[in-house]
Amino acid sequence: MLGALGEVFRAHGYEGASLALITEATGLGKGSLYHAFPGGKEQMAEEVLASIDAWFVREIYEPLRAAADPRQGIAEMFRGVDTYFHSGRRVCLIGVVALGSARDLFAERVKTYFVAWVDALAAALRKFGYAQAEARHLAEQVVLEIQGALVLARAVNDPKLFTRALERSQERLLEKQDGGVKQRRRPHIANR
Amino acid sequence: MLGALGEVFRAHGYEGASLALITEATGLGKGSLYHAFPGGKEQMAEEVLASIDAWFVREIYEPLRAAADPRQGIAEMFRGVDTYFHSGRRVCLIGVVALGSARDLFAERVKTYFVAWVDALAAALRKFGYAQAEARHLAEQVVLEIQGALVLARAVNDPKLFTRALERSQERLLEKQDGGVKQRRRPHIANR
DNA sequence: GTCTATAAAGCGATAGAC
DNA sequence: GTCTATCGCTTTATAGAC
Repeated sequence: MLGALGEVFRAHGYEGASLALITEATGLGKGSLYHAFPGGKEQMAEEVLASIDAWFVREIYEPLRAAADPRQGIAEMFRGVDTYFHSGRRVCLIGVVALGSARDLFAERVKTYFVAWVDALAAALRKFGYAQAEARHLAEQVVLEIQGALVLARAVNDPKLFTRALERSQERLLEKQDGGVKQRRRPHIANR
Repeated sequence: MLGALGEVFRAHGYEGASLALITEATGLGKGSLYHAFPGGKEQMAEEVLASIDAWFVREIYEPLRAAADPRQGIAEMFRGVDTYFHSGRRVCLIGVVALGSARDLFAERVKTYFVAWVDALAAALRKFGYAQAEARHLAEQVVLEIQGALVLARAVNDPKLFTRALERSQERLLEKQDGGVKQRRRPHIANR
């Protein structure tokens, strides 16, 4: 249900997703929709964004933090991201909203989605051996690359560009075996 | 004129930019607008996109190709980009369109904008000393980073994130002095 | 809960006076 | 070239039958 709604917003943006398109995609009449979402379209989008946010927290951010081996946790993040975005054929609704004019309506949700992502990844990178400041910059960099790859892949209509970007991003992150020596903050005791 | 139009599309997206908003921003009534753009809103957006494309070709891509010193040309590209995007406070209209539902209408323009950018940057990087394949990948990577940085900076409402990303991107590109030795294809004879 | 009918407003676009 | 008035149509949202 929220899934079908999300696909409509993804395909047409917040303003472009008319109730006519929504009824068509969900198979529900306006009456049913307004029964489920008294707040109308804005509430629909809000709940869709919330469910996406929750999905990422549950499936990506928390495993990333909980992973005993940060290297493996990060690898799983990239796998999860590749799956979620259908290897570059699916766009990021949060990113779409962030760029659109509906951004102000959902500013808080959009912000926390990205902040939580950067935080979780930075935590994993610290565990991997990077110093705090570098971990933050790298995490920011990776999230930004994913968003940019989605934009560019869609713009030139080449999903493989996304997959390639993910691979390069992951390689660059993990190329230091078990953390860079000079950036290392403290010995990491997991996986032993 | 096209500039004012562009800002409306940037702020509200293609579908969100109503003729009411456009008349307000341009100070022209609908009559005047349809006199100038018989094709209506679609033509307005098309001409705006074309003018942006032309601006980048003239101010960014061509100087990048023409620069005798590729290092300097690339540095000027980053400066131009930072200026154009108001140091992260201004969004990329082509990227906005690429993600939105109007993408199909302007698919050709959107694609050539990015392809031309990657091509021009890859040419400069080859001149700088990178091998062809690596130059292409790096160019793609840089353009993608710029788009991603715009998305993320806007999402978390922190323009400095954009500036930081540009700096890191440029540093990584130019860290090999006068081109990486092993990637070098042939001696470069410019600047002598 | 789901539907149809309908309201009120906004949309892109056109016509025609000036 | 710029304006106002207006046309159809679509929009979000509501009302009320079932």
